[in-house]
Amino acid sequence: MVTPAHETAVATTSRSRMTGKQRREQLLEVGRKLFADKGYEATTVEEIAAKAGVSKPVVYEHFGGKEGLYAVVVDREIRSLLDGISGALTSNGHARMLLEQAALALLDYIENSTDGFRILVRDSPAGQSTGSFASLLSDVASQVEHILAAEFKHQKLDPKTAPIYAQMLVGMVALTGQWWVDSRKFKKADVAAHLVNLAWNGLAGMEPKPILRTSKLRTVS
Amino acid sequence: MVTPAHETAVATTSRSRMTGKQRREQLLEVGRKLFADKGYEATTVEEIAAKAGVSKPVVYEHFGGKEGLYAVVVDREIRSLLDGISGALTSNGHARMLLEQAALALLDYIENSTDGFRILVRDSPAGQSTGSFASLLSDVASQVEHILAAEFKHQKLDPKTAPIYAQMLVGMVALTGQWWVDSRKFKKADVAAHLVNLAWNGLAGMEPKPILRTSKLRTVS
DNA sequence: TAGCGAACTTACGCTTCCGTAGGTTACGGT
DNA sequence: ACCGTAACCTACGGAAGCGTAAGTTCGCTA
Repeated sequence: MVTPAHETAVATTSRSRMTGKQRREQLLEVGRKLFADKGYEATTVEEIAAKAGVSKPVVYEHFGGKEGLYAVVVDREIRSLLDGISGALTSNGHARMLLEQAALALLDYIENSTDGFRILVRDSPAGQSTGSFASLLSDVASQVEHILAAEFKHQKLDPKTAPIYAQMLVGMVALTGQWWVDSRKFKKADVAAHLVNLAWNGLAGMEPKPILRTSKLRTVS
Repeated sequence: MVTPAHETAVATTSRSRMTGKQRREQLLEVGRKLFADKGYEATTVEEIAAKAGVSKPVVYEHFGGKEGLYAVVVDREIRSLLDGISGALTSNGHARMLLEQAALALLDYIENSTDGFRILVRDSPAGQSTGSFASLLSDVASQVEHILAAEFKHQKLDPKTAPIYAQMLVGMVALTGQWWVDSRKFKKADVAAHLVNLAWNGLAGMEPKPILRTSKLRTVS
């Protein structure tokens, strides 16, 4: 399903014995898929094992339990997504470009790792308020906040309000992404262009046909 | 355990027998609180019963089980929130006013029914993709979409892009609300004003000190 | 070709929690 | 003062699922 890379050969099919590392990766893939489809609680260890063609103790051998596996899956996803977005936000250029880049980074991630995104959006095991995605968003928001604060000073706006606007921007982008996961009726570049259009010009000053300023030099990670 | 209060008269405290309706309402309150704090799965029927000062079968008597109770709780919350927002969106006035009203409606709801909001934001029992909140948002988005489509025609913008912008606006408002639940460092009216400011003027044309146009005639339900 | 370690299995204990069967207590009507 | 009914209880059956103990097979290396 994911990773059409390598030939099919690996993972999903392979009967009989694997090396430890292979099995580990395979379990991570299987687990990610299941967690994405059914959520953490509803996914059973046995199910993961079965789908990987092994028996339960193998999972315990590698990850110590369900939470262990989940933790690794989530960690990888967060890293991957955060890398993309932070990369976009810390590059040089006009704020508008950064926004554009960051939006594209999210949409890229969603496109390439839909399952991962679904997991992040769902809830975490212990129901801790640090719900992975929420904390990731506030992390991103914090970066955006600094950028905005600097920008605001140039424009005679109150830098103390930066956190609010940061949240709004992040929320706008994030929930648009979440919506785009399901209804893929629009092209990625168009979504990003409209995103920037609204954020930059507002409803009062929208451009009729917004386009991206960036050449597509994505393809990170 | 909970509520050493007596004076509140209704529900939460009362020892000994209640009438069916009272107990039902009390169980709904207790359940809502627990679901909000711990999520659906992590909340046990026995816990609900205990906190209400009764034993398990009482819950089954009234709601048929955990899902039944949860369904009623969620249904009430959705109704309540949707009423507020739809009311705001279907009133007459400039689009900008509608946005302002709708944002305020959400923030009001969050303020008055924080627990309910937390429940809606969390996941649902069966993990169905119709995750209550998601479907509520797409419901709201659809209303916004119509308003925008009409507006776009007046401004020579493509009405076909209305769904995207609807989603963005909804996402912006919703996630800002979600953030505001936790960090209440800003006043409700300010958040709403900034929300409108960004949505309407965009980052390029922001007003330094945005204020609300609406007299506060909220206080619904 | 013996042996040794990594990969993997079967089988089970144990906890948690849902849901129900069947009995008990209080309160209002007559 | 009786009795019926609505409110409530104790106590259990049973399923689901996590995690582990102890044993087995495969494949590589000497």
